[in-house]
Order: sequence, then C-alpha cells, then structure tokens
Amino acid sequence: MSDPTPNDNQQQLIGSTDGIYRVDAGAGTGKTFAVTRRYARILETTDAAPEDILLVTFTRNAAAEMRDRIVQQTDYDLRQLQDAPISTFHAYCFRLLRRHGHTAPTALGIDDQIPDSLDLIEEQARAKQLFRRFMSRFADDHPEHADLLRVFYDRGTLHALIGELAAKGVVPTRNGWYRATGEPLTGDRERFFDAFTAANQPNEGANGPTNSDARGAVGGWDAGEYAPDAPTRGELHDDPRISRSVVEDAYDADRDALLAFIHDVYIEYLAFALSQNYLTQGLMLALAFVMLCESPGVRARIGHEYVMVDEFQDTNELQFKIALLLARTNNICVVGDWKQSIYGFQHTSVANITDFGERLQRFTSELNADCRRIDYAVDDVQTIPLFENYRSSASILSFAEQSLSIPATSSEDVGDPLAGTRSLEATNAVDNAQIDAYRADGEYDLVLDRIQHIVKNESYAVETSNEPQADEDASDEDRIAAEHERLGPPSYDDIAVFTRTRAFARGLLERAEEYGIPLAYEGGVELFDTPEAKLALAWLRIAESDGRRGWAVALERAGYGFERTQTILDEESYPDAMLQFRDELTELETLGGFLRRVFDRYGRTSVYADALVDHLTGLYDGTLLTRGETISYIEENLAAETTVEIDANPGSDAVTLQTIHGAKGLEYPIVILGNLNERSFPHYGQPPSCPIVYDDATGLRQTRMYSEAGAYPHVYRNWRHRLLQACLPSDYDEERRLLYVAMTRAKRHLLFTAGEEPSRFMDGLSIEAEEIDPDPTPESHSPIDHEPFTVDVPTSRDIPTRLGVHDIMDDSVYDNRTGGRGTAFGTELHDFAEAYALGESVEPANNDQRAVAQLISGLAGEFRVEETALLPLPGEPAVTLSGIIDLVHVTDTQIDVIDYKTDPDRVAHEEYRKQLSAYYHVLASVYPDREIRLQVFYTQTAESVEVTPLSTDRLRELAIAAMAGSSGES
DNA sequence: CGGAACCATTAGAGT
DNA sequence: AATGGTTCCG
Repeated sequence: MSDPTPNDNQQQLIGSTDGIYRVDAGAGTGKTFAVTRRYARILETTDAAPEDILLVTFTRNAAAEMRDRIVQQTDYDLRQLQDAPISTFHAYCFRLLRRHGHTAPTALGIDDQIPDSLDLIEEQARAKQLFRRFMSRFADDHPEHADLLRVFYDRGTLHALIGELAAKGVVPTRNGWYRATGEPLTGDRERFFDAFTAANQPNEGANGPTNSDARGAVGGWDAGEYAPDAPTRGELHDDPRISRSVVEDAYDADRDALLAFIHDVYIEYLAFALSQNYLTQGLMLALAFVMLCESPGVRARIGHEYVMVDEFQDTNELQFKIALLLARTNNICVVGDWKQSIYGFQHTSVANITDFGERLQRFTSELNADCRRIDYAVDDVQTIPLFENYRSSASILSFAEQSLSIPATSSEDVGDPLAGTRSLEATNAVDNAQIDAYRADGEYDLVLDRIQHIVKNESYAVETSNEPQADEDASDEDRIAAEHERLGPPSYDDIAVFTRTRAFARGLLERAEEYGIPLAYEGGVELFDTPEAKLALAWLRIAESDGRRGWAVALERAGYGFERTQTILDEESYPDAMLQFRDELTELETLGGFLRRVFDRYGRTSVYADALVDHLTGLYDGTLLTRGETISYIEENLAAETTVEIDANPGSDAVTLQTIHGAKGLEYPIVILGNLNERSFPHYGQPPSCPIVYDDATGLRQTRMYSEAGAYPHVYRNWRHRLLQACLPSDYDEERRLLYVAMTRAKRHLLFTAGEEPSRFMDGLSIEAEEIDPDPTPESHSPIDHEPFTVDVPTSRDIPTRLGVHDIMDDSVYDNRTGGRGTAFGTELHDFAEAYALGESVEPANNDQRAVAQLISGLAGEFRVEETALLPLPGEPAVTLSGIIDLVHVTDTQIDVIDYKTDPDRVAHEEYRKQLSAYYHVLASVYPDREIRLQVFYTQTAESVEVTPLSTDRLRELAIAAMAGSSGES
C-alpha cells in the first residue's frame, strides 16, 4: 500500500502519544501504517531516541515489516535502527535475560545461573523429548508422587500444562510459588459458582420448568464409572437442577497432593532445564519476568518512555505483565482486534484486550503488592477505534458481522457480541460482491467446480491493475469510474480456499492434482505422517538394523497380502529385486542420496518428498544425521505430530489453499471458505491428552484418579472433574472468531461450501446454500518438478562431517575493509533478489536492488533460486561442503552461478572464489555437458566478476584446515 | 419432555 | 476419552 494521508481515526492514534491507549484495529484498517507513523511522529516531535520506544510484535515477520516501514517514514536507516527495540516479545526478553538475568534463578531458589551459552528451544518435539527424559528421572526421585504418576499414559503431555501455567504468569520457587503467582491454581470460586448458578437455572418448557443446562449435561451419569465415593444419579438430583451442595463439595475437595505434585514437577523441570543449559520459550519468558520484578536497577535502566504492543489479542497474561514492567511511564499503546483472536490453544488470552482496563488495574496492583514496581497512573484508558477498512467491499463487511453470533450448538446463547462496537466502513467505491453458498455431495469437486466457474468470469471481477487511481479529493463519480476501470476477470491466483482442518486441505489438494487444477498449499504439513515419510522410514529400517518392521511396510506397498507377508518375514525370503535395491541403498553415502533413490524408485515426486529431503538433510549445522538417528527422528516427530512449513511455488498462477489460522493477516480478492461441515467447523474440541487440566474457574483438576478404594486398585475417571465440567457452559467464541477472520480476508467476493453434512455455521448464515451437481473438467497444469542439487559418492562408510562453505573462508580479510553495510542490508537484498527472480511483483528499494533487478531481467532462460548445494569430498575424514546458491541461470549450453555481494570494496574476493568453487563442482556433476561460469556480482557497482574454480583437492585442504582451526580454538 | 442409548468424530501452530 | 447430535421410548 502506498502511503496516503492518514484518515481521521488513524490521525487520532498517530497524534495521541501520551497516556494509555487501547486501539481497536479492525481487519484491514491500516494498522501497521498507523502504528509506524505514530512511531515516526514520536521521533519527530519529542526528544525520544529509537531505544526509548519499545515496539513489540508477535512474529518475526511482523517485526521486520514494522522496521522497514519506519525506515521509509523517518530519517533513520536500517542500520541505525538495528539495535532499536522493534522486536518480538520472545527475542526481546531473551536478549534481556542474557544481558541482565544471570542470577534470576536465585530468586526462585535455584542455584544455577543462566549461562551465556543458553540454548533456546523452539522445536516442540525436542522440548517434549527432553521433558520426558526429565520426567523419568523425576518419577524415580519422588516415590511420594507415585499415585499421581500412575494416572498418566504419557507423562510428556504434562509439558503443555507447564507451558500453560507459565503463560498465566504462574512461577514456582523451591518452597512455594513466586510472590502470589500460584493463586490461580486453586481456581476462581466466585466465578465458577456464578457460571454454575446461571447454568443451573431450570429451562422453560411448554408444560413448566425443565432440566437446567447443567442437569442436562450430566445425562448418562453412571456412578459405576467412578471411584466408589462418587454420588449416584439420584444424589445429583435436585429437580430440575443439580444439587448445589454436591457441586460445592466436589469443588472444595482436597487437592493438596495435586498442587504439590505440579509444584514439584514445575520447579524441578526449571532447574533441570537450566542444568542442561536450555530453556523453552515459555520458561524463558517466566524468568525474564522474574528478573524484571527483582531488579529495580534493570527496570530503571532499560525502562522505555513509550511502549507499543501490536497484535495485543495474541498476548498472554505473562506478556501483559512484562509489558507493564518494561514501561517507565504510562505512555502505553496496545493495538489489536479481539474479533481476530484465534490462538487460544497457544495460551493467548483474549481477555487481555476485551478486559484491558480491568486487567491493567489488577495486574498493576499485583505487581505493586510488595513493593512499588509500576510507578505510573493506570486509571485512565482511552480507546481509539480504527474503522475505515481498506480491503473489503461494504457488503462483505456487513455480512461478516453475523459470524460472531452464530450459535455452535443447539443450546448455545451467544447474545449480541457486537453491541456497542462500531462497524467497519468500506472505502471501496464499487461494491460488486458476490456472496454465495453452495452445497454438494462431494465437496472437493464442488470447490474445484466453483474455482473453474470463477476464473475468467466477468461477474467475479477483481482489481487487475493499480491504475488508474483517483485523486484523494476526487468526486465519488470519478472514484467509481476509476475503480471500474481497474476491475477485470479473475485468474487462479486471485482465489484463496480456506479450510478449518488440514485434513480437508490435503484431500482437496489430491483431488485438484487429479484434475490438473493448480492449487498450492501454504502452511504446516504433518510431514512425518505422509506416505513419503513412511516409505523412507521403512527403507531406512531395512538398511539399518530393524529390518522386520521395514520389510513389512515395503512388502505391503509392493502388493503382498497379509499372509504372504508373514511367511516372507518369517522365512526372511525377501524378493530378489527388493534385496538388490536394499544393497544399492546401503552403498549410498549421503542421507539425501538415500532418500532420493527411494523416492525415485517409487515415482514419488510430490512436494512432500522434496520437503522431507530438505528437512532431514538440513537439520543440524555441521553434522549430518546417521541413518539410525534419522529413524528415531522420524519416529519422534510422527508421535509428536510435528508440522513442517511447506512453501507454495510462488511465481506461478495458482489458487492458494490454507487453513484459516494460516490466512490470518492476509487478504485475497476472492475467498472460498470450504469445510463448513458438521464436527469440522465449528470444531467440538478434543479430549484432553493430559490427565491434569487447568481452567480459570476450576483451577487445576485431575481427569483421572488412582484409587485403592474399590475391590482392586484402579485408575478411575474423576467424578468431581466430570461434574464441575458439566456445570460450565462450553465456549465456542473462538470458532466464531475463526469464521470472522476467514470472511474478512475477502476483498471482493466470498463463497461458502459444504459437503454431505453442512454444519451449524453453514445453516446459520443469512443466505441459503444452493445445491449443485459439481462437474470439474480436467486441465493440464503440470506441477513443476524440482530436485535439489546433490552428488552421491558411495565410498567410505564413515559419516562425513558437514561444513558450510563459509567455514572454509577466511574472515580476517574483512578487517581491512573500508565500508560495509551490515547483514540486514545484505539479507534484504537477497530476499528482494529471490522474490524478483521468482517473478513476484516487488519493487527495488535502493540502487543495489535495482542493479540486481537489471541483471536478472537481462537473462533469458530458466532460474533456480536459493538452491541448496551439497558437495561431498571423499577421503579420510570425509567432509561434505554445503551452501546456498543465490542464483543459477540455466540455458541449453551453459550454466551461470551468480552470487550477490554487497561489499563496497573487494577485499574478500579471493574468499568468494572458494565459496563459488564448491558450487562449481556440484553443478558440474549435475550438468556434465554444459559450460559452467562462476560470477560474483558486486551490487554497488553492478559489476559481474568472473572467477575460476579451485580444484576439489584444494577445497578439501581448506576444509581440513578449517576443521582443525575450529577444534583448536574451542 | 426427559432420559437412555448410540453414533461419529477427533484442530489449530508463534517463538 | 469427551463431545454434541440423533433417535427412540415412555
């Protein structure tokens, strides 16, 4: 978006810099623009420097975008803002903790200090694995918790609960809880009984009062399912309600053992993690919080004059408190939209924004309870609504509002959640919106049919050009005329299909491939649960030790029946062709080569195959996984249901397919919201995988209890938890917000589809679904195949050491350089170059980028961008060099390897030669019949300098020297 | 209208 | 294991 004049409400935000503001920034209201303008204005109108303004966001991308926008709007350049606190919560707190928090654990009674080498773990699977290791030690050390440990099928599930408690701000000490942070664990009795009283009111029937909702929810109560102390059906009755006294007894029953257990697990896990030099993100924030509470000196030094928090609906309680501690004055501004809060499962708390004023006061008095930490007034909160929407047509905006009040179950009473809020106002002049709902048996075909119906169809016109734009003060007629001129029939990439579940997306993707309709999935994929991963796992097992399980899968794949497979396994009489293939595989040296060979053999060319190879070969810097390690890695991730991000092919004209969560923050001209099916959307929750659960109203509870009260010792369902659960209404607000988010992504047109069983959300829409007999026609869009460049050298049996190409380069040459524009500049340029080469519509932001653009547009032929290159150097010890090639330009006769360098001078030229030489040998083996040229492209002067390659022997020498050097230093 | 039995389903993903 | 819906009986 260009930078127009701010509208009135944006201007109000930009101009209001003193005091506390809650900004209701609705979808598409130019929030980023306004926030960055506000930042710029603070710099211009006060004597504040960038380090006085804290700007926190939720994602790294958002932080980077904010920084870029600020550079555009101020006199500061990227380098000057490099150290400015424009950051994610996590990155900022991690930095803080490392600088000032070495002794933070002592406040909790933990002797370990925070080491400089602290490892911050992001990968769920790894964190959980480490937690399991801790739990088995914990179980040995704590026989007194034996009864509680018995209720677990998988102790690893406790890991998520610890994370949830940390997000609430609950922090343990050796002897209890840090300050009063343990209070929420016992629950909020008043809140529970208020809810209970409401749910226990008799309903109004035609013939008098009928069962209360709570009474209805314990239908099917069978005391036999529970430990012997459970009340019978009759004892629950207090017609037509549930007996209050039974519920009170259940609520107040003794939970000391449970609380002690959770306390011990939590504090010892924290100590364990520190002793192992790592922290998870949640624990890290908790320690940063402790450090800020404990150190008035640090608060005084780093406290910021201005604090802004973006996407405030995605923060948790702990982050709210941290933000308060980081502010030196009450110049605090939180920006967000409660209607787009869809990350509750990541422990975010929508009440941070909906109850902002109340929480602000409560958290402040908590933080000031034992000493004064928050030294500014928090009683005056101004609310600024941003309501001018720059994305969607008016009819889409008004249609989307209903999503927040469609009930998810027959009994749910939603009320009017939008009462008192201001509706979004469209700025589109032309409203040509088509809003339609369709239903068919076979929803995949229905969606594909609708896509084909829409593409090139005038009645689904979208903006096909940025021109002409009417002046800001043009008359309505002129604006309408200009907008009409910009409209034209849509293409595939104007369309996005959103789904609630990945399963639906996966099915649709497969169907689209059958028809040859271009759909590109964007987002997380359960990569280890794909047929490709299972195939890879089978052959890895065959090649490694655990052959039987591998052969079973391979034989089944090959079409052998169950009986026959059993015989073959028992007799070990495997088919010759398969044995031969195994021998061939075991000869292969690299993991990448192994996987490729397996996928080639089975004709697997899907994106999953590519992603798997990329993921497994790129896992750890410096080392390659052995086959054995790969097997356990796949197994762990399969069990942990790990997802891996898959990139859609940019540059091509394809429909985007993603989950609603993945679509947050994005916009598309045409949105098809699929998957509006019973039990999919709205989604009715899942049984808790952890037998200990937390809820604000009830506190910590066990879903299962070990008891010896019956005839035999047994783990029973916990009747108290079951009863309390029944007394609380289910909450589907977040499902409705998902519906809202999905609808408000659409700029021009909005379609809904459902299959055999449309859900309540579909039925609840104010339009009727049209029945359709879908008939998609086959097309011929072939997927672009894509293989990373690898060379297989089956020689030594030793696993080669992996070395990055930069490791063989000598950094000391930079000591003599005259200038240098920082890594941020270089990264930006590379990102731009990648996007440009892939044909995305990006504009060069500076001279260097223009030089790259000119270079690329002058080249005819095929591009490979940011390609991974692996060069095995056989010998003793074996080494594999790895690197990423900026640009490979492929023509029929020659290959150009191009690497961009932003250096103003060329002191490192000889070092670049080493890097490019490695790429040379990789490409020489991939394209043996073509000439390969190496070019260093100096972006400042727009000059290409050709270099000649070094021999592999020379590269080997350099690699050996580099390994010796690094091991000698450490 | 209340109650019981039975059925189908089982998510989402930042740092 | 938990959830909401559906169906059927008294």
